[in-house]
Amino acid sequence: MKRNKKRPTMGDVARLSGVSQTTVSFVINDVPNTSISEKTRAAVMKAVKELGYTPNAMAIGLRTSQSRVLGLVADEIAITPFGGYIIKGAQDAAREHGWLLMLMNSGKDASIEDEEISILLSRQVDGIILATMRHRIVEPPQLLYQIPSVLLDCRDEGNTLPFVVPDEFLGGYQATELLLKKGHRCVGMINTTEDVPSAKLREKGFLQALADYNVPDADDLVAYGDDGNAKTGYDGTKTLFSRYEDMTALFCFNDRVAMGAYDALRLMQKRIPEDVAVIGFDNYEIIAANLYPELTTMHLPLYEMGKWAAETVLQIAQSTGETEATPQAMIPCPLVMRNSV
Amino acid sequence: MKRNKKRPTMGDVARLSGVSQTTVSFVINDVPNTSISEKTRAAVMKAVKELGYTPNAMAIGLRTSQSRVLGLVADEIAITPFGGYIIKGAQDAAREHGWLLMLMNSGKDASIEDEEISILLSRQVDGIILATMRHRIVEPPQLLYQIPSVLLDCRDEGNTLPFVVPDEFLGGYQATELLLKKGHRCVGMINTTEDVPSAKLREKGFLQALADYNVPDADDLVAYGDDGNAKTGYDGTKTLFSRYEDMTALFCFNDRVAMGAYDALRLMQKRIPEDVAVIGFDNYEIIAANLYPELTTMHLPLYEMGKWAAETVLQIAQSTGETEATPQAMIPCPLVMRNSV
DNA sequence: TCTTAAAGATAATTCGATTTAGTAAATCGA
DNA sequence: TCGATTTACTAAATCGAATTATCTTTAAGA
Repeated sequence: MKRNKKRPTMGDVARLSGVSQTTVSFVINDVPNTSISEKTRAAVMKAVKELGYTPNAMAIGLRTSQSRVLGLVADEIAITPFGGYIIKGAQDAAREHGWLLMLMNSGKDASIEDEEISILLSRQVDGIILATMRHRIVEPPQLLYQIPSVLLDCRDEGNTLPFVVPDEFLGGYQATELLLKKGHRCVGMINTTEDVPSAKLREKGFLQALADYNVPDADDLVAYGDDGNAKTGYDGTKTLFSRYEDMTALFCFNDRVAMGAYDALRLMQKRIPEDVAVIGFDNYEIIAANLYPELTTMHLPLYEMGKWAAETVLQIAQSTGETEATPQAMIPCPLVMRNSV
Repeated sequence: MKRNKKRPTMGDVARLSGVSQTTVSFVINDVPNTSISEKTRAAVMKAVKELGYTPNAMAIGLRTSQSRVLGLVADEIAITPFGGYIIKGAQDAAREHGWLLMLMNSGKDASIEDEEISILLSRQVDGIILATMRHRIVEPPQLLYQIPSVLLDCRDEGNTLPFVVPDEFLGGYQATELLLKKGHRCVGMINTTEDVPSAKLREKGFLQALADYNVPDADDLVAYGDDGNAKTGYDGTKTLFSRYEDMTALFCFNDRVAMGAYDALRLMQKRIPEDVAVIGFDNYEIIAANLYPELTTMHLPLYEMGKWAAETVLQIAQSTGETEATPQAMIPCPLVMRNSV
């Protein structure tokens, strides 16, 4: 392990190029309203290159009191399959503007969350994104109000903080609409009974679509399980077909549920999509692309939400103005066509 | 958006408690070899609480030239399902020691990687973890040698840098051994032809186990596809059964391959596990736990690797000693028993 | 030729901590 | 009682940059 010998400072550059430290700073930062001759400028740049000088972010941060770091506080997001897309989205946006991302995983313990936010605060992060996995209503820690912040995949009761969530209703609507447009008239939905906005809203979208297309509204077109796993899909499919044996299309709460539906349909000797069309939600590639036939589904725009969140915090952080409206966004869930419809 | 009014500094605390700034520092950091009376100590703490003082990490960083931040540079890790576990592991370890994690996603562009590392360097990170998804041999950027660093899920040709990888060979061996111990004698493997250590080593483990258990070594017990997806599993299963129609157990390169194998077996009217046992690799819960029957598989210890990596960088960073041996680890892949064997 | 402005560069201060080198008062040993 | 310790605390330097206030020099204008 080579120990790192002290990195060169601005002073070193100044010495080598025979100018003052101030001048070096002016050159490096292209400070407006200063005039530096081409010759000095070149000399400084040469010295910079020669020494391999890079600025010390700590010193800059101390002086300017901004860190160019964004904090991302997440409940279990990171370990959720594809939750990483949120991180990636936020990070890409941050990077584009010259910012970095600092990560914190709180689990779901509120006191840890508070602690983590205050750690980030003491690190002088310029903004915070609070992300949850599974769309829900949260009571945001007070600390968040001290600093530009955005909620991701969740919102607070009064919408006092900017937030970004997927448009679950529209997604549910469009998924159903696709089935209806393909001519299906007896379409069922398999949902979870968990109390989460995604379940409620996707179902609402489903029902609305049925209504708009004049499908005789039968409440028992929805079957429920108590979570969003394969078993729910398996059981739900059986339930629905016991109610309507001529059902020809299924809208599944998510891709895992669809996975269970596949199993049940196969057992019932129904072919997908010839006998029964199936559409999922979330676009968990690892499932959707590996099922046979590949699953048509609605894409959960995690990357896009991450990106929006980061961009928005940065915007707030950089705006000098005080009281702009709190931005909020619902990102649509685009259809991903594969072979199950 | 409330703008954050300046946060209190150590000086403010000193003023309020009527002592010098030095004393405040001593109290807060519990500096050894200093004597502070209980009274002053209490007064300082009171002022700290009253003002809600938290130290400015930038200032500390500048003064001590350590940031208490670890950098994690990953290729596509974050957006890989469960890649998040690596992040979580590293972060948990870092947190335990009072460190934070800074994230960078390079994609696989080497020049970006270099750039990101130097960004991290200029941020004075105390160590860097370079992580790849999919175990492979890398040529680590020179910059890494300037600072404590660890490779994760990859290694360099000469093993000059510390690294941590899963023990693929052992995993392959143990998976196969399980099948053999259950009495299976005609067991096949479905592998990918991609040139990655995981494929090579898992197969090696498979063959070694067969040899150790005196199963007549038939090279054509392995079927290949050109990637690690379901289709490979589907085709591979058909191939293997066309060679040996009495095959009773399958070791799949990974869980996605197993997913395809399930489909093929179902089509061939074989029951799992009664007629054919199936074991996967990776333990992608979202697949493994949602297949029917649930898939028995080898767990890819991502979390553990992340943790080991972070702990090791920190250890290196904190050791004053120069030339310790470069640590390296192969983490075993524990068996996760479900219902497919 | 003298004044003035612009160009080119710099000295000194600052950000908020840590840390070294002290000082003053209290305590101790003989 | 006097010098030596110990206790309790502080002043000032420092880390590496940004930034403000100044200072020269040179060129232009009258």
